[in-house]
Amino acid sequence: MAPPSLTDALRSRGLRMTVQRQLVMEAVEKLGHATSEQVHAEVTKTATGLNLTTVYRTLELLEEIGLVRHTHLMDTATTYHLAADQHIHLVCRNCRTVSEAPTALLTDLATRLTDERGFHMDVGHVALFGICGNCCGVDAAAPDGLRSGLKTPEVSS
Amino acid sequence: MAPPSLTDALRSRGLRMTVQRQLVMEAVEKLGHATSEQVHAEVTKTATGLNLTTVYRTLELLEEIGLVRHTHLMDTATTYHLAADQHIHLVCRNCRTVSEAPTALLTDLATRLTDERGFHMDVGHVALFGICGNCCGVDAAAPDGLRSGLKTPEVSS
DNA sequence: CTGCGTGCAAATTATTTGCATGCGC
DNA sequence: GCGCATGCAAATAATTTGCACGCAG
Repeated sequence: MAPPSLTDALRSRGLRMTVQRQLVMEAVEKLGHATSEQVHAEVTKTATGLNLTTVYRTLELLEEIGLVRHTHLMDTATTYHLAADQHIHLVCRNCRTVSEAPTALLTDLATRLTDERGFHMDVGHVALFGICGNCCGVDAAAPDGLRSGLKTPEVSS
Repeated sequence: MAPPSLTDALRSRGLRMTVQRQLVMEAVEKLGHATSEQVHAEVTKTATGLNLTTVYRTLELLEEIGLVRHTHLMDTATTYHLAADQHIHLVCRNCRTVSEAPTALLTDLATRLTDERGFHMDVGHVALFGICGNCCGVDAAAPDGLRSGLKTPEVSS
């Protein structure tokens, strides 16, 4: 383990390589996308004593040096994932499942936004909410806390 | 003032029409998009004594009955806007400005997600992050707290 | 009159910060 | 050895909850 890339990225910025940073990085790689607490829990499974504060600080640092990115998937909690693993997040409001889709889907949209509005969207930081295939047909009624839900805008055209 | 729609929506659900609910609704209409605290501040300008807790509860309720919606525009704060006023939010990471774009831009994307993945995206709940036209050419260097953000691979110094 | 809605304060959750110690380089 | 990184606890920020009273219906 300990891919040189991490040590490298740290060293090139005058930062130190530590066990904690490696563990956090590995947890993010393993989990795909996770909150600070989930990363902490994952690391704590094997190693003891890693402080939650350190996880917060490390994730922030890893984001600064461009190794991870974050989005707001759940209403309450910042979720981190590998920057190298770019994808759109599709969050189901019903079952809370997070699936991924290629950023290629956003190419047209990104182009139009740039052309029409001068806005350069960050395709690596996108979370789309909705209802996944599983929940859509199967069960329209929310099983739990879900109340409002969709408007289902008339797809007339 | 006091559009019957609000009273209506409340009454039809056995809920009561109150001054506070009207004030919160008006603030959301006026502000376009705002956090609970901003709504509270806005209302407090003219009326005194509206409790922040009530704002939270009212916004939640207004969302339940489908009059407002929320997105996570800033990293720390839920932002509410009129459900009737559907639009995409374009959030500039540099100047923090939030601009709006028609949801029509998402039509193709929504269709593809439905066709290819069975995911029914909620076009009324989209926030895209990036750099706005103003900041893009004008000023690449973040003025304040902004650190990582975009690619900007170089920065050798 | 009846109980929903509100205000207030305290509780939770998510995250940040200050300070002293320890470990990477 | 020097100073960044960590751990710990306390501080903030954002939001929620319990309870008693007042006002809408």
